[in-house]
Amino acid sequence: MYRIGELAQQFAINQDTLRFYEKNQLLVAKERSAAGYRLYSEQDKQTLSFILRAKAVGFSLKEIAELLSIDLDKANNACADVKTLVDQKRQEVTQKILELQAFQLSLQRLSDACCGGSASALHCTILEALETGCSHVRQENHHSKEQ
Amino acid sequence: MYRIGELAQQFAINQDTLRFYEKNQLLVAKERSAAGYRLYSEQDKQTLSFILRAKAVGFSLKEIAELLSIDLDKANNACADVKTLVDQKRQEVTQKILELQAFQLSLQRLSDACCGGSASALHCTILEALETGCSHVRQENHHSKEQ
DNA sequence: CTTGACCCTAGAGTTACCTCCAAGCTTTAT
DNA sequence: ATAAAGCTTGGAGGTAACTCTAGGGTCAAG
Repeated sequence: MYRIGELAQQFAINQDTLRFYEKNQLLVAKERSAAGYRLYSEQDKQTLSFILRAKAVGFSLKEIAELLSIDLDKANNACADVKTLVDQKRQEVTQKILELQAFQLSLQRLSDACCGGSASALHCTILEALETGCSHVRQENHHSKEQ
Repeated sequence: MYRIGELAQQFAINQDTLRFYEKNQLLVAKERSAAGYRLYSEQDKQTLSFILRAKAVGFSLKEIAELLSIDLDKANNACADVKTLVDQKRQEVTQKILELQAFQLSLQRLSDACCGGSASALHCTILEALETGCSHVRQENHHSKEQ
């Protein structure tokens, strides 16, 4: 069992962030000490790890909550529903990876083209590299996700 | 030359977003019509495409502005500086891709393990899949980037 | 020559995600 | 037994990235 300060430190985040996550039902400490201190289990630690990883790869807290809710009321979710939701997220992730790889390639190209010396960057523009190199990246899907 | 409405429509974004980008020096229309209407060139369109792509893969507007500024005052940037900045971004992107791939694997595992039928999801929890499958994902670096 | 679609600016409002503050208990070390 | 460090709550404040509103010009069609 970890107290809020310990857990926050382990993940290098703010205690307030953990309280915020609790308020928003992302990570609720199931136990409290006699004095009312939050007590986090190993399971909570895993959940937090998941939340932070999902956040790092661009999911909103709302989406993460949705994924976590599968676990919370698992008995009420039909397996097919779960699979559908997960597969949908999986496709989003695949898409993100493709976009990142295209972006990666652009930056690579730019870096390669760059002299790396101390001369002026006249021929080192991001846009030049991107214009020529990345026209194969589809132009739809520019409305980044939801909103 | 495109007017603001045309460009916004082409990229499925809000006109206000374009004005916002201008106010924040991300995309400034170089020309204006006699009446003061913003006129965007093909070059501007490329830039917008870049902005949206970079945003989609998780860069903040501030970071994007930094990358774009290389182009804007290119004569004042030493090539080495450019290369350093770009290579740094490239590493961030590589890191993001690795994280996404780990996440992807977790979801894949979850999907595979899921029966896909109409039974209850008792054995279909995200966390179960993640707990067992992804302990190899490093636990530092959970402080998502800057702030 | 007016109607409706389009554009302008300045500034206020919104959402997501924290982050901080005040006032007050609890626990631990001296 | 008292000070420091840690925890509690409720609520305010902050930043990023939009998004909307008000009040007003512009332009093409009928």
